[in-house]
Amino acid sequence: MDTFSAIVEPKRRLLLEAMRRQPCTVNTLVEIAGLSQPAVSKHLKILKEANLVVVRPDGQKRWYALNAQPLEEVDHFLEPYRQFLSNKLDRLEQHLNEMDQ
Amino acid sequence: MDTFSAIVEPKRRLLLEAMRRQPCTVNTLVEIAGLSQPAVSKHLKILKEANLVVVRPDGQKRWYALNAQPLEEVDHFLEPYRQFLSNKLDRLEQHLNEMDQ
DNA sequence: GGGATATATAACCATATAGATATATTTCTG
DNA sequence: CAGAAATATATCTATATGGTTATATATCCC
Repeated sequence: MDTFSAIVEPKRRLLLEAMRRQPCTVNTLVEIAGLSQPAVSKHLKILKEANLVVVRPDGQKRWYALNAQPLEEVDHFLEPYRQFLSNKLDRLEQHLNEMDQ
Repeated sequence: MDTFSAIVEPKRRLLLEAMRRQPCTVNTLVEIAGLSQPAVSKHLKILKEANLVVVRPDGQKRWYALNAQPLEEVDHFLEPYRQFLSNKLDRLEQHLNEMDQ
């Protein structure tokens, strides 16, 4: 599963958002997502295959934690489009580009 | 069609990449994508619904041009994850955040 | 050991998606 | 006006996706 496919699903983005704050167990994420436990486990499997989460077993619990590194791929995709955007980061980068010249 | 769904499809990212350089006609994009013409028209329809392209009719031709603005949504999604990344932009932003304090 | 708890997997279903081919529509050109 | 060219739409098909319920597996606790 590639990064783009992994983050296109709104519930998975929600799960990532939750784990951004702190590692979570499956049951916690079930409550947050409002889905059945198997559905959440399925999403987590996809996130794990995309390397967006890492798991630490702890007895019968599993702590799922964010690994944001693959999101760099998305960031790199956006890169060449930033010149068409007008947000803060874009202006920052433009400034940097000007400095580079 | 939301922005994420629009850009998850690799062929659509390829089409966006082509239009990033210059507006293109459908036939040109057919050659670039290596798909049937109806398939490309379908992708373009999706990109148009996502507001990622704009069309300018020109006789029997249609010039499709990039509109990168909706990509800001993706950029905003990435925003809170940047602190977990380690690329150039991230360091830039951290620098900015430090300045803000 | 045995029941409760936490999670994963299997099986199934409905819907969405991406592609193809066939055809319609519009515009150009001789 | 007639045929060619450019694009859009209709229809169909195969596969992927996201959800469910049922069940398996592993661990905790009395």
